Amino acid sequence: MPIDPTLLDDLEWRGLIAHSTDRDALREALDAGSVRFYVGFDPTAASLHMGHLVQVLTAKRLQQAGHTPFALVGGATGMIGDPRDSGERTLNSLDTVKEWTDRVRRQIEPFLSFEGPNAATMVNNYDWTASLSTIDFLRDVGKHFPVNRMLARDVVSRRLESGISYTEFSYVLLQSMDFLHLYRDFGVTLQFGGSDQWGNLTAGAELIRRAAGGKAHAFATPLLTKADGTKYGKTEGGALWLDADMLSPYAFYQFWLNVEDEKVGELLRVFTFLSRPEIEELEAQHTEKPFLRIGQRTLAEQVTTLVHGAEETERIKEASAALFGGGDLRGLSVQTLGAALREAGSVKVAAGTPLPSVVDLLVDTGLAKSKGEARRTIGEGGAYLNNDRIEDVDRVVAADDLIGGSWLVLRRGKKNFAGVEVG
RNA sequence: GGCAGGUUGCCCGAGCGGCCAAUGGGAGCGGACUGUAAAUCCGUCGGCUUUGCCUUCGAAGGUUCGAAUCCUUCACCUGCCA
Repeated sequence: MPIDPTLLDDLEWRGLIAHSTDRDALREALDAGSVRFYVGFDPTAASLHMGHLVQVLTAKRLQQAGHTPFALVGGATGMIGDPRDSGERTLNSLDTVKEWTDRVRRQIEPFLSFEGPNAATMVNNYDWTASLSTIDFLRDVGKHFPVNRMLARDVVSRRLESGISYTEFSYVLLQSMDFLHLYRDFGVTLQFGGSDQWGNLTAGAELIRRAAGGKAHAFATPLLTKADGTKYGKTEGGALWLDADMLSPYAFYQFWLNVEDEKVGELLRVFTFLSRPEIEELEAQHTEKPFLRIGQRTLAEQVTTLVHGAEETERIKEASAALFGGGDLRGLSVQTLGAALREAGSVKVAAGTPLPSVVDLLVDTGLAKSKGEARRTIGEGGAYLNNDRIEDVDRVVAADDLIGGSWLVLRRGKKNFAGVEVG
């Protein structure tokens, strides 16, 4: 597989390199041939989210440019926990970590190619860490880590006030050991990760230098933030999960569709494989006519296709068009409407009398968290049945509210839809 | 080890015996305006069988007709002195 010499320029143009070790050395290495690189994912939840997606896609970019991926799942590091500002983590059980590790592995696999001369390899750091003896660990790895420098690391120094366990304090040693292990056994010489990983990345490169006298490279992707500087990747429900069971593909699509104007270009560069001319053209159109939201539409379509596939994305686009079309819902076919509502999220309710109240349905569909909230929403004029605002808090569904004899369209606010299938 | 102070709803932070589900700000949610954007303005913001009831103010006890507010013990945190 030929090496693409424009890779590093492309990554830089996309804004994917927030920090890096010696840039000239990195370029030289990338130009010289297929570089074996690794990126790690700790199983901190049952699914990866938006932040991880940056890394997964970056790995894919590197592979497409001819380099050789080693995707690491942190079966061992997930048992320990990377220190974070919000405080000490709760340890997860071995069973939980194992299950999450498997799920994370399965989420990563579709993005990489496991065939050809630069086929990807999946590794699990549990394999070389679990059986390591404490004595060996302290002698072979620990000896290379001056505590005074560990204490000076940003995350650690911030945590000294609030407290940090020896367990989390030691995390960097494990991750560094991973890099060293992959360097020794597979000739891996490049690691990248999120910018919050920068300290861990450089620690690994340094361990390779100290323990093996080798030369390794690292770079970090930037932390993505919203236009107001706050953290990204949050929806009403929580993180922007990639798992369809934890966040519906419809909600995933809607997230990207609703991205702020000033972020569209940045996100197109980071999260799509569109070429530079394509993205620049989109940005030009977006700047000229932002209200058409061409950037957001393209972004949502591209990213949802990458994560959930083209077929699902088509269905979501049709559903979104139906629900946001502004036309009369009764003008849609029952099939179209039903399909749209199933994408948006729907519940089934047994037919019969009496039909449920709107308050109950708002709770059942998850549009409201409690009956109090449901009542409040109606009182605020934010609840709609079949696109008609509900005025009466005690409103109960009537038989002729049913569209096509079986569907109700419930809406909270401007864009939270849910379907109710009666039957 | 000694002295002083703190722990309040998602977050920050008032309250210091009844009028407290608890001031104010932020986040969130809804409305208006829009482009399913941003900004702005307005409203809302524990739960329920909702003119009332239930559960909340670090934990457990106690005083009192009545406690977030007083007392005791415990846990954790912060300053000052060793």
